[in-house]
Amino acid sequence: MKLDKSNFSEWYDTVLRESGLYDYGRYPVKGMGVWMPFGFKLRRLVLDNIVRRILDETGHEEVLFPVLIPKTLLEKETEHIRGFEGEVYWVTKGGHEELDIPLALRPTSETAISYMESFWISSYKQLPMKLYQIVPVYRYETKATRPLIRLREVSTFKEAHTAHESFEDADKQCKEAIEIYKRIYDELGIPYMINMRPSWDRFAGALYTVAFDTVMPDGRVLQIGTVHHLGQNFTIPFEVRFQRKDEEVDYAWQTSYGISDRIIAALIAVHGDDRGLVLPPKVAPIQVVVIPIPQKDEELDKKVREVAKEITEGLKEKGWRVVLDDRDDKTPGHKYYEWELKGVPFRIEIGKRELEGELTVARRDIRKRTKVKREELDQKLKEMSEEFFNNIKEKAWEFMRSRIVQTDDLEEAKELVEKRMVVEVPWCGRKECGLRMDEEVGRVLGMPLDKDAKVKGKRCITCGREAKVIVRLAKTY
RNA sequence: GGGGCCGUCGUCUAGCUUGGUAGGAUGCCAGCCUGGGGCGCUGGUGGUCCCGGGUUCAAAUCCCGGCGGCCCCA
Repeated sequence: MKLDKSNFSEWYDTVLRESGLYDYGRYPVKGMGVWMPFGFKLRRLVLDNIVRRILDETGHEEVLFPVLIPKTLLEKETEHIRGFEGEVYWVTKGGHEELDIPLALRPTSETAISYMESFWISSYKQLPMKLYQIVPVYRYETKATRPLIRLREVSTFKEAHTAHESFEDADKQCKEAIEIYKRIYDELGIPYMINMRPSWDRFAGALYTVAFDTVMPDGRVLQIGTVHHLGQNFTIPFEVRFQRKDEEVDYAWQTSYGISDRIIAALIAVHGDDRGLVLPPKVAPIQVVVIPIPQKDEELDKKVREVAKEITEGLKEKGWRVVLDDRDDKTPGHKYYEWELKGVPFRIEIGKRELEGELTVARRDIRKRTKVKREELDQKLKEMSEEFFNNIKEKAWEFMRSRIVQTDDLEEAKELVEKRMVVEVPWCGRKECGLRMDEEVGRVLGMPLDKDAKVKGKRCITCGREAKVIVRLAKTY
């Protein structure tokens, strides 16, 4: 099997399946795939070790809402339903009977949650209320679907929903959400831009939307997280009212923020190489593989296997996720390729040489071997895990930075977007010009929040008026 | 939303133009042989030729419809 990451589309599809992560394109429903055992483990480690841990640490509580939402609820907030109506799956029958009220497979849960919050919230003392759930959501995508990137069944949707006493509190919550997402993506070594989406590209029903975007190996931008200030847009129609300390009754202020399967898509895409996956040790389902090198001499061979087993058990006791590959119908070289495809960070080779001297540990990211004393193995692996992670993280950030460029010229901007670069250009801030850029140059990602976006003395690239801010443009998924 | 390409054992693919026995590689299984980067040999396994309909004595091949995948443009 040959892998070539420069042909990203093919690389991505092949790696997903061949590494045993996700089987896509064979299940007979468009836009729906199957998490295989190895992929499920990775997904669970990312969710449990990173996403859930950080949300729990920051005072969020996990809940679980039904997948079905009655039409009447979904339609309560008019702007919201307008944004989604074209892509909702409807359950209209139960057995042979037509349902009185059609039930939607949730495309997102703002309406369901607001409905219940109207019962739960009555006093400022209950606020803020910070809930989240990790559930599948359904969207009848009309564009081409792609595994983990554009699905009709988004199998993993982490959606947080918070309610607050005031606009300012909700605003502060959005800032917290941004910090949380920084932590999550930093822990995975996934680089990101933070962009304030333009008014015409907000979440349906939001006052503003902030997005996390990353750059995929082919230069296209992938949105990997969003944060919305919902104002009172849902609490008014759903009558989520509470009494303030000053005894006035007000509608609560909400935010919502989500991360989907794309977190895994990005993880795979930004770190992988021509041999397959490269997984950060923290989330790798298998962190270490031990491979005994068979020996002609029977006595020696037995000894090698014994030591391999001891090393494996020793690491297990120390808490490492480790596998002993003692299959004897495969040659060591064959095994190397297999485990490299699966992104196992460390490989310990144990043969004749290791019986006398030090152990051989191979690192997946740089594909180099080092010698490690047996008694120092646990400690060294810890150190190497850190170096490993820092290395792949830095490489990923370097790549993303190299794809972001600036220009003040419309034609040049077009060319750069055509070359799959993210282009930063001065903008007057008027919607008219923004839409024109959207149409003629590239998708408007919005105003950068990860750097100073104010500009002075520059002209808008479309109309020539004085520019107010920088906006980012790119090809997107 | 518009345009294009494609669908054949698990995977990659030949065959389709000109209708007539579905062939290879890889994988998988068994045995032998090997073993520090995909070893080799022998044998075996595996195909509703995406689905439905039509034309025909005969369809993987031609025609129509559908489903699914990929690419480009908006």
